[in-house]
Amino acid sequence: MKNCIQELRAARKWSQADLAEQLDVSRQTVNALERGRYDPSLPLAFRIARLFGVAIEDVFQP
Amino acid sequence: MKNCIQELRAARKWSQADLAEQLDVSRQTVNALERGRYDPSLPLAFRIARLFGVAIEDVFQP
DNA sequence: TGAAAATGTAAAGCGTGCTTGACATTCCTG
DNA sequence: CAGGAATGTCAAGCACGCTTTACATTTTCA
Repeated sequence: MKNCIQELRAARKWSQADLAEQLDVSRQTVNALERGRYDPSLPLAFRIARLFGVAIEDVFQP
Repeated sequence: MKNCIQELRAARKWSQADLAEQLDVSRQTVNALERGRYDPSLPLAFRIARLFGVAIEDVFQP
């Protein structure tokens, strides 16, 4: 499952640590998600989409 | 995280076993999801929404 | 250039998502 | 009413999501 978290984050000029704090996860989790090491849980996927103001389907692509 | 899997399934007159087969998960998983015992993985959430022809946000509510 | 910030990675540990197998209960319907 | 279908639930087991701690590498910029 691909995602464009890095692009959305970069567009806002946030560091991985900035994003992690807003999502209430660790910086390593943000890094792992951006690098495609694993998929987020559904609740985290909701928080991510909500933070960026887009639909889940706009952030993640199967 | 709430969901309306049961309503979507019932509207199609599918049994939990029917749905499980189409989603490629066990019947117990469908039952657990409908009863809110846990949330699905993101890939499974995508399969569920896609099967019902709706957005993930229409099936699951934080 | 050199120091600080940002990013990448690893290991160990905990909780959860999903499995199979089995069994109990409830619901249909012939 | 009887018997099968559908649903609910439990237990054991495996893989993954996320954590903390720690350290290496890359990037940025004064």
